[in-house]
Amino acid sequence: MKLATWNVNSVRTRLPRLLRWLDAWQPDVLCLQELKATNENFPTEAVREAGYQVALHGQKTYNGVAILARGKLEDVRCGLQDDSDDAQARLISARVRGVRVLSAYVPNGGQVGSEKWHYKLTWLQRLRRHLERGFRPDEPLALCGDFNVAPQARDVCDPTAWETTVLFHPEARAALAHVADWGLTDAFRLCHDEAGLYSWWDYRMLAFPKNQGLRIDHVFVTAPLERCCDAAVIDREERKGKQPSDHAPVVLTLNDAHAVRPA
DNA sequence: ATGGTTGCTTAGCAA
Repeated sequence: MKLATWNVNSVRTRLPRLLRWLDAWQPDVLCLQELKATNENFPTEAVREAGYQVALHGQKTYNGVAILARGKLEDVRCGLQDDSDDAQARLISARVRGVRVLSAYVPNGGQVGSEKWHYKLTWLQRLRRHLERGFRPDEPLALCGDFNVAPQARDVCDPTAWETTVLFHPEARAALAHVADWGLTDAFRLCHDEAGLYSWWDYRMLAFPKNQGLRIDHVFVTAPLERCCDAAVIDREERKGKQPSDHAPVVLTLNDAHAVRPA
């Protein structure tokens, strides 16, 4: 099974690229973030014609997440499903081919110390609670998305400069690590050790041609899936050309060993 | 300490 995640930064602007990318990569599942579209505005017909079912949690102007799949999306759940009255559409999950898939758009956090920063840290804490209440670390589960946090120094072009910002601040890294401590592994790091592999580059300052990026888009997997990770790649070609998203897709290839039950 | 760019919505916000 080929499982991918991509912050498209407006699904309507990116639709031609999205359709080309689906055709070229043929993923079984694609998690999308930053739709910047309501469910009504989402190009559902075009995506269906490309052969994908859609689970949607849209919002006007900002945020919005989705899961596209070749095959049935079951038990769809929207939001963090806790007590807080949160209008921001940042999480959706569904079961696909026996795998629980979550598409998450973690808050950026604005400036360290700001109200948005505290919302980001709280949101990650709430995500951990959501995992604890809704799922089990021994089930096949993939938590995918734009986490707006680079886990380690090797995931950042200039760690010293970035550690004072929301994307690589020690507190943000600790909050993400606490989510992973529930029972998740960074699937990309099962396949690659080297530094300098990024998934996001600022639109400004020629960040992409200079490869001044960060690896903030991730696929986290539970133990049953960790055993069957065959490959992980960042499609940095997708960041090139006219009207790219500022994020590149991340693609994980899984064999179906998790589906094999002992006799 | 700003600025640089993109997208949504229409001058300002969010990233």
